[in-house]
Amino acid sequence: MIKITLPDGSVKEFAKGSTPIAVAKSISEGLARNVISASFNNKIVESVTPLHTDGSLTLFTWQNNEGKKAFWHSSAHVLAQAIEELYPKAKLTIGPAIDNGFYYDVDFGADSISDKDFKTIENKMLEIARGKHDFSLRSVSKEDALSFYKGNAFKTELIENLEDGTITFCDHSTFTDLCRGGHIPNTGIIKAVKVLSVAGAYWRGDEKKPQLTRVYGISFPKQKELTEYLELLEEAKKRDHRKLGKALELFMFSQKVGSGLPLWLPKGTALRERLENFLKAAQKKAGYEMVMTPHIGQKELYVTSGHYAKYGEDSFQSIKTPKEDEEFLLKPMNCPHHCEIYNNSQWSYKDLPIRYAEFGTVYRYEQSGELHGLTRVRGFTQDDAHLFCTPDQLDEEFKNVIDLVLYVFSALGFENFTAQVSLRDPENPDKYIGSKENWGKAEQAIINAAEDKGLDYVIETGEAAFYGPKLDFMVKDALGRKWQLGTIQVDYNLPERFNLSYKGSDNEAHRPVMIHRAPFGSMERFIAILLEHTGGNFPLWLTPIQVNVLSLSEKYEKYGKKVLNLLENHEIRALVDNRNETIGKKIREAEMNKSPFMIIIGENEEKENKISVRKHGGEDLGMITIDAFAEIIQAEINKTLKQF
RNA sequence: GCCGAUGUAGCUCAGCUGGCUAGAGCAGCUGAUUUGUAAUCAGCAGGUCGUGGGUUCGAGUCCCUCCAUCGGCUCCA
Repeated sequence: MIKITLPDGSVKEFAKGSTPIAVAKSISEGLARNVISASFNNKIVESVTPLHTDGSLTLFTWQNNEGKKAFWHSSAHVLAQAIEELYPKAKLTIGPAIDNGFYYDVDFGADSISDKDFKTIENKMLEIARGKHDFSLRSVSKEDALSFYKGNAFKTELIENLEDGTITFCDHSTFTDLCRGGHIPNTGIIKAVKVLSVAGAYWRGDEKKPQLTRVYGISFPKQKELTEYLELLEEAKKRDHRKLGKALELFMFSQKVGSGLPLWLPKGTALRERLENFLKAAQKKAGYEMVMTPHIGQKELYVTSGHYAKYGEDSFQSIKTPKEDEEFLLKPMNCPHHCEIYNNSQWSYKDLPIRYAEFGTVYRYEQSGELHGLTRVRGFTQDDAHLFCTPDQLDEEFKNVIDLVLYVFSALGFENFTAQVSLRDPENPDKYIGSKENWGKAEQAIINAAEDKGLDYVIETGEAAFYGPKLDFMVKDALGRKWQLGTIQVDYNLPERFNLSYKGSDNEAHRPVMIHRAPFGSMERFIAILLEHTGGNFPLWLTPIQVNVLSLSEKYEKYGKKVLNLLENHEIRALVDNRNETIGKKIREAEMNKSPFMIIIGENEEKENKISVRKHGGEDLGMITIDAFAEIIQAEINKTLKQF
């Protein structure tokens, strides 16, 4: 018998081999139905063994993450069995649970699979699941493990890297997989499965290693949950910025202009300018000065900065001139240009910090497969700035930049961002330039600032830029993909390469430290993510058209013009819809265009010199005066837009 | 760049296993209607079926090339 501390605190004895569900049943019949897995002392297990004597039990239900992981990890095993049975020549590699579902990387050899095969795989998986096969973990020796996987170079490589004595296999039905464990009790709990997509994926994430076929899937304990999940995906797709951008006439792409080169339409341009002006105002208060630099620079400039050697000629767009040995590159980043501006004057420590800001458009030749709507393009505008300061000023400057980024995010309603401290990868020192000492200083400065500002941050090693560590502000898109928006980077390297200096109080020349920063990241990506977060319902201060004035019939054209004039006097952006259409149709169109406010004018309004106001979504504010309406608008704007 | 999928009217889509003049809704144009909170009615016009080649008596449909887009991988200054 084994003593177990139950989640309610009571201690009970159970027979060896009892399943978590049996244990749960002893607490409550109702609870047991929700249990899909359990852990003892934080280790997920399939059944109670003597190891768990006096252990405390945590029950995993579908509602918590550990439960989902166990469920999807187990589903990956079922997927692997289905693939093995349907494609006997396929070699299995790895198959973990992910945030939404699971995948298995398979080497199909000469075979290939496509979405036409999904149904067959799903049916096979369900057939296996219905067998209610128990998952059970067993230890195997390294020798036995290697002989089991003879002919499978991938599994062999994995096993070679494991210590003898720590290797476990997981069995269910006739299927066995190399596995660390963490499963649901049996396959029968899996009631609904969907194979979502296939993709190429390199073995161990290395482009030079063989490419495998990654099969993505998701599964649920109930069919209804699968249906709901798929509906949720459909809903998310409606918020896709590419779709909304087209519908709201913000931007477009043209095959003739070229891929990855967005064209901004009038409404999108107006929105973008408003964003730029918003940031310019805040930056002015924070002591920034605007500069402008050309769209090209001599190749030598980027050789000096180190970017050319780092990224290679394929990443740049070159411009040849009639002069034989002259070559320009389309500007891939603004920093070298700003360094040259800094070098134009001589500086005293009393002048620093110097802060140069520019909405600088840059061009990078991204690989074709990496292009993605507005979030990954070949020509984009950074809300860039470079701060040159003394080493003593670094901490404070860095913190000030954090304040600016947080201000920008709050004015635009981004609450669900993650701060990510990106440090160098200690195992690959060759990837970075600059001295070890400076890297250490820079990394510490970033962590200090993040701590000081009370940011909830995560540390990612190996994610730093090649010239310095950074603090990135990551936001997810509609489908849960993470994108970097704001970024703040410390750089000791460029000041060195461009020989930047200032005169210190000791009358000696000193090297300034440089901060690169972009609160939006890029205008393109920021607007894309903002579109997906708001579903096109932008904050009122930002939205292109704040009010649509809808006339009941063409008879009210004159009054419509008068209303429009008064609104414009209040600096409200409005337009009049005076077409010969029904009011129902005009409202419908304004709703679909995400108009925040609709004003309806007809006989009654004209007589009383008032307007009827309808909010986006249907709320009726009744008949009011234009002055009263202007106050409502202003109050709404003040809710999100604060002064920096 | 790699793996898989897709490309038909301005937009969203139909067109089954190759077979008469390629369809629909919305948008557009013309006319009627002059409207009270999410689509008024009627008529008209609009397409070298992404590009180039091939197979076939015949290709939107089958095969190949290229281009673009989508989902991933790699990359992301």
